[in-house]
Amino acid sequence: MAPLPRTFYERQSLVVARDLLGAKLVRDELGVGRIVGRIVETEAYTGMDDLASHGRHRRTPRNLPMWGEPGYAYVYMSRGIHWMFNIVTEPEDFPAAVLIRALEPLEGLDIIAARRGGRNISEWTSGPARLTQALNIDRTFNCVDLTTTDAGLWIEADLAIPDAAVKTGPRIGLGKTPEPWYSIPWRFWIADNLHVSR
DNA sequence: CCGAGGATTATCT
DNA sequence: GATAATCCTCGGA
Repeated sequence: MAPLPRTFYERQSLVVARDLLGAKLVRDELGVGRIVGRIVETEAYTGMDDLASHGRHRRTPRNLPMWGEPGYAYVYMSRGIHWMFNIVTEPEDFPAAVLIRALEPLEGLDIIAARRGGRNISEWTSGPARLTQALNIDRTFNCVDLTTTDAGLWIEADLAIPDAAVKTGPRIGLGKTPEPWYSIPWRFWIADNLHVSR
């Protein structure tokens, strides 16, 4: 299966976030193996008006990938300890991205188990920082092209999730973000999936 | 079961 | 200098 093409990501963040549900995130790690997870939870961040998004600022060294071409990775550190994995969306010069919040482990379960040691399987990849630990994604993936397999990280279409199985709600962890951005339902997840974050 | 607080550093005002 | 698109542990019930 080929990686999803750039045209997939060059649409509104809200549409991309919803359509990524059910797709596979594939990590081909040299010397380690192949780790695959189904995307079960996402969040959309879009435009300078979105006061919860890093794109609310002008171009800065950190958010620069969000202003670039769609289909590239935007990886940044949160709280000094956690890596967050996003995919840049919408046309160039418009700051937007989709945060991948949770995966359902499909392949490489032994590798994930070793990295997420001792916990219940539902805690392996059910959170944005948990899945970057499981897949060993860090800042070296910032700005890599996800529409090729070159970087060892890409996304493939797989399950189509019907509207009836898609749930929406406010985004998580926004702190003091003002309304309406604090409560706007730009978080998407697959209903009743065990691997969605709390 | 639930809520509080600490870890730890890049980033922006 | 304050804050952050989080996770984990611990204490109390």
